[in-house]
Order: sequence, then C-alpha cells, then structure tokens
Amino acid sequence: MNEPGGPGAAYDKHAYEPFAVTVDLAVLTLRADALHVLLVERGQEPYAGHWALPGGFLLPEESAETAARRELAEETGLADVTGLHLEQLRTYSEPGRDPRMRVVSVAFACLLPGPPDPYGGGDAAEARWVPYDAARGLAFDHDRILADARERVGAKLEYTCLATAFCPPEFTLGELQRVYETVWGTALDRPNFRRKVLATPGFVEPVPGAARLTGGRGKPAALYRAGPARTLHPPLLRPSREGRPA
Amino acid sequence: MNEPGGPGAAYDKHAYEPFAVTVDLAVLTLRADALHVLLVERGQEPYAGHWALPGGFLLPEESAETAARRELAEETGLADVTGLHLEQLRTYSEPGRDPRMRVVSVAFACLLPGPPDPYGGGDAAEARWVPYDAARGLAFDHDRILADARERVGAKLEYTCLATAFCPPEFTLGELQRVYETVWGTALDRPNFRRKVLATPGFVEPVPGAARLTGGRGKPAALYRAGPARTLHPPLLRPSREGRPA
DNA sequence: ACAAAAGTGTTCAGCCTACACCCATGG
DNA sequence: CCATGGGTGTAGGCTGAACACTTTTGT
Repeated sequence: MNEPGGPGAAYDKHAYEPFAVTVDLAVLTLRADALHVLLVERGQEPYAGHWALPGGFLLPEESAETAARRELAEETGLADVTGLHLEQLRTYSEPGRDPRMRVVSVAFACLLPGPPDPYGGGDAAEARWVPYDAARGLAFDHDRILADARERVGAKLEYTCLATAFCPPEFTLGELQRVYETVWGTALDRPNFRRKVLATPGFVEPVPGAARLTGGRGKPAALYRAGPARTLHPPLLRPSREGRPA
Repeated sequence: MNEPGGPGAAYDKHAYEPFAVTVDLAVLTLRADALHVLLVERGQEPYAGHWALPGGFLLPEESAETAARRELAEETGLADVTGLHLEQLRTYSEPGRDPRMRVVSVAFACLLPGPPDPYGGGDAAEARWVPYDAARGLAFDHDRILADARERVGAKLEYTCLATAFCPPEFTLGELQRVYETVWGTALDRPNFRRKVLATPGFVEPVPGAARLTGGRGKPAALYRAGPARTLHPPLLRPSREGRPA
C-alpha cells in the first residue's frame, strides 16, 4: 500500500510532487459526410503552433465530467451543451507526456450533430473543425487520444444507440445511415439498415406526419427522433472486419 | 481554456490546490464457481474497519498502469503479475469522494485464474477474497467501482477473448464455460458453447495429446491454451438481456 | 450398473444478405 | 422523362437454439 498519513503520521497535502489533472476532449461531428474533430492551435510552448485537442485543468470543485462540459461550452461556443453525449474514454498518465510537469489527463469523447456552429466563440477563437484524416501531428499524445476516440465511437455504434448523438433532434433514416457509413468507412444496404433500425424497439421513434425534403432531390423522407433505448440487441455489426469471412 | 502559465505568467507547480492521484483495483477471480473480489480492511479513518478495494497513490515516476501492477503484486503476493490482464475501467473524480482531500482515482479491473494464492502476502496481510455478492458497504465509492468492474467484465466476455484471463494456462472447455456462466449468472448450452468457441479462430488452441480428469468424475476433457485472438467476431451474446424476446 | 461430465449429430426457426422493384420529387 | 433518394418485397444461405445421443471415467 501507499497510503498517505500512515500509522500516526498526519500527512501534508503539499508534501508530494503535485499532479495536475486535466481533461482532453475529442469533439467529433459530421460535416459534409466526413468525420471532423475540433482542434485548437497552441499559442505557447510546448508545442507552440501545433494543433491540439481542446482541454484544460480541473477547477478545485469540479469533477472531470463537469470540467469537460465546461470546456466543451467554452470551446464550441454552443449555448446549450446539456444533453450532448459526453463519454469518458480513459486516463492518460504516462510520466513525460507533458514536459512541464506531471499531468494526468482524463480524456472524453463528445459527439455533436453536424454541421454545428462553425467555430468556437468565447475565449477560444482559434478553434477549428478539421477533417479526421487531416488531424495528424497533434501536440502531446493527442494523436493517440484521437485514435482511441474514433475506435471507441466506431465500436459503440455496433451495440449502442450512440449514432443518434450525431444527428439533430429530428432526422431521417438516411442521415442515420450516413453516420454509420462515415464513421465505419463502409457502405451499408439501405433496405436492410432500415429494417434493422426499425426492428429495434426504442432506437428511433417516428415523428407523426412530418417529412423532410432531402437536399431537394428525391422523395421526402420520414422524420424520426431518438428513442429511449440505449443499447442495441442484437448488435449492428460492421461488415467484414475480420474472422467472419469464411 | 484553463491553461496554466497563461500569457507571460510563469506558473507555480504548487500554486494550485493539489490533486492526489490514486489507483483502485477490482481484482476478480473465480473460486468454487463464484465470483470473488480481493478486499482489504482499512485500519484508519476515514472508513476505519470498512472493507475497501486495494489501491494506493501514484509514485512520482509511475503511470497509472505501472502503479496498478505494483499494487497488484503487493496485495496479492503473487511472484509474477506480468501477463495478468489489467484493464483500465474509468476515472472517478467527484469532489468529496475522499473527505481528506481531492483524490482522483483511476480504477482498474484485474482478472486472475482461480483459485489463486489464498491471501495476500507482503505488507497487506489483511487482504481477503470475498464473494462478489457479499462485497457491499465498501469504503469511499468502491461499491460503484466494483459494480462498474463487473459490468465491464461481463460485457467484454461477449465480444473479446477475456474469459481465458480467468483460466490457468491450460484449461478445459468446461472450465471456460463456467467462467461465462459464473460472471453472467446464466446457464449455457454446452454443445453450442463448444462449437462457438472452437469455430472462432485463435480463441483457444488444443494442447496436443493432453487430457485432464475433471474432479475425478466423468470423461477426461481435452486441454486448451489461450490463442492469439483478442476479439470475438461474431460476438458470444449473453442470452435474454432485453429487447430480443419477441 | 449408475452417475457425471465430455463430446457429436441433427433439426428447425429466424436472421441477415442480396437484389429487384415501386414511389415521390426536382430539374 | 430522367436522375436521385426513400421505401417495400422476397428468395436463399447461414447461425444459433434446442435437444437427443454416444463416450469415458469414478464409485
């Protein structure tokens, strides 16, 4: 054990090398049928001029989730970030990941419906949406965090209802399908996708009587809202990953 | 943003209220066909006399994973903890979860083959294996961490090869099936389980010529080793969760 | 001989896939 | 009238659930 204040010892809060605790956010969205991530340009060393995931230090009375939501509001400039899907990824704690001091960072993934407000307001005017494939060479270990975020989101699409987090409050099944296709990078059969989604109780609920013209062309599509279900049973497996092809 | 050392300010490492960073371990194993967890009895306030998950503070040059493995070795007294499956669960950071100071804890789940060495050696002589169902009223928020660990492990059995982490190096398919049945709390059909496991390439590999008598009774079972595969495609879904029953 | 556990075979329903086809709208 | 996207139908292969059955050991 490594318990502070061992037998009979009153420990000193400041006796240890202090750890800084931060949150890092992989904020993902879909713009023009491509996965985008919100990045900020660093203005100071280390990694001055590099792009990085938005994030910041925990305030004394904040949990990591609270801090993440606060940073999210600051970076995106969105008026209302309640209800946005925020998911803890994992914690990165390797010594030396920040050259200045020990920084332990709790990483989150956040999905928001696209296209969102183009750029962050508030005090992060240099925030930009960058296509996922163009987001390389990030500061610190943010390349890895971003890759972990994408992998996690892709995996959770298979067995949760997470996909609706990328969609506006009312959406068409075509839009929902494009979420899967964009994140997975594979095409799906439309009739089968439709049946699968509608057969899962609570995944989506029809909006009575409503229909939306899809970019002008084609038949107007029925609108749906996200339902109360959180998990997909059975899952919607992405095709041909490995192992299945005989 | 909440960047330390803002414009022109040299920050002070000790200027902030320090955060302590700890690891907490949910060490799970199977003893006598029941899920058990390793607990330690606290000798000091807060929660003196309560049971708690083993854990401790990060040393200055340790990552959370390194600290977790060090604690694991200390608490279990096992000579070799390399190769044991250690999985980061999530990080618990609510203010007030430790009444003494801000403690941010990175939780891990660890699976080990049972029955392991009965009690911890080293400096944690009061460590005990406790049946999962009897582990209630733990110190801090450890009830929740333990519940999260069980849920995560149960879910990962579905789509990963994690179950072999509960088994010794060589095991029978019956033992592997009992892992699933114990963690999930459901009975599985033996013939179907067998086919499913053997049909997944890389899940298990037969040990040539070997066989083990299973508790004396019954036909000797063939022995298998864990294979190189890490994921199960398609997954082995636990039955009757919800949604599927028509 | 019986119980217990391993291992094999077979059947059947339901899902998933694939592809053909119709509908509504804008240009 | 054609391109585009939404929506419906259907035949076939495959998986997985259920269960009957055989094999090998200990008592």
